[in-house]
Amino acid sequence: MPNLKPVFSIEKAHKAQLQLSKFIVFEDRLPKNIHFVGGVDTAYFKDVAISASVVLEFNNLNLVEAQVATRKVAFPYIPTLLSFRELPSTLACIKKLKIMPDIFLVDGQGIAHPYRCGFASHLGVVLGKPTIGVAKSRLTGDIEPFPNRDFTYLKDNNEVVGAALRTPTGKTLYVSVGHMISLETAIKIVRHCTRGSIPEPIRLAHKRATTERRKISKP
DNA sequence: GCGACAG
DNA sequence: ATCTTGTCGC
Repeated sequence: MPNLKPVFSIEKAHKAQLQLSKFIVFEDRLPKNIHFVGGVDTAYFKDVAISASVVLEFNNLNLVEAQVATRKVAFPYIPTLLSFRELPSTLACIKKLKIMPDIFLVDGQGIAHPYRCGFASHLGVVLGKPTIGVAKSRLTGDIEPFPNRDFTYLKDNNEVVGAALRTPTGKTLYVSVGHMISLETAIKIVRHCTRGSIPEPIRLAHKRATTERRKISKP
């Protein structure tokens, strides 16, 4: 058998992200009244990615549906290339949903990425659905001390790429545009969905993925 | 070359 | 992300 050359290089992947970033919509393209909010998260067991997608009613944040999907990971974790690792299993569990939410909250960056195409944006463009990036730590950009608000802009070389939002608990969340939404609306939605240290959609997706993980690890 | 670096 | 028990705090 001839040697199969790697189907990618970090450089090519970055160029692909640069191309993908051109399709990102920074304006609100979601229903005036949001009915359902979605959340996705991924857990791991060895070389298997276990993703979970959940749907909550926007008004009361009650869980109405949850799905899971697993895939062998074909990509290592490389900062800036997270989407290539989590996209397969994430897309799979989203396709199982009977109720398609109006928007998805994704754990990871949106455009707050070196090539303006983090996991949340990549997922949004592929789905053609609104997404918001909600990360627990920063990838790129800097913030200045919090002013008299609960958030401060995240800037990458003077360009606003997102915001650092302080939750009621005191935790800092990095919010950025994923796709089909404005930063202003994204901040409002994340605020609305956050009761503890993390938005409910992501917290529940994380919980569901973790539950599924132990089923696989401890039969 | 050095440091930073989502999950 | 994951490896891990009890423990300090709101």
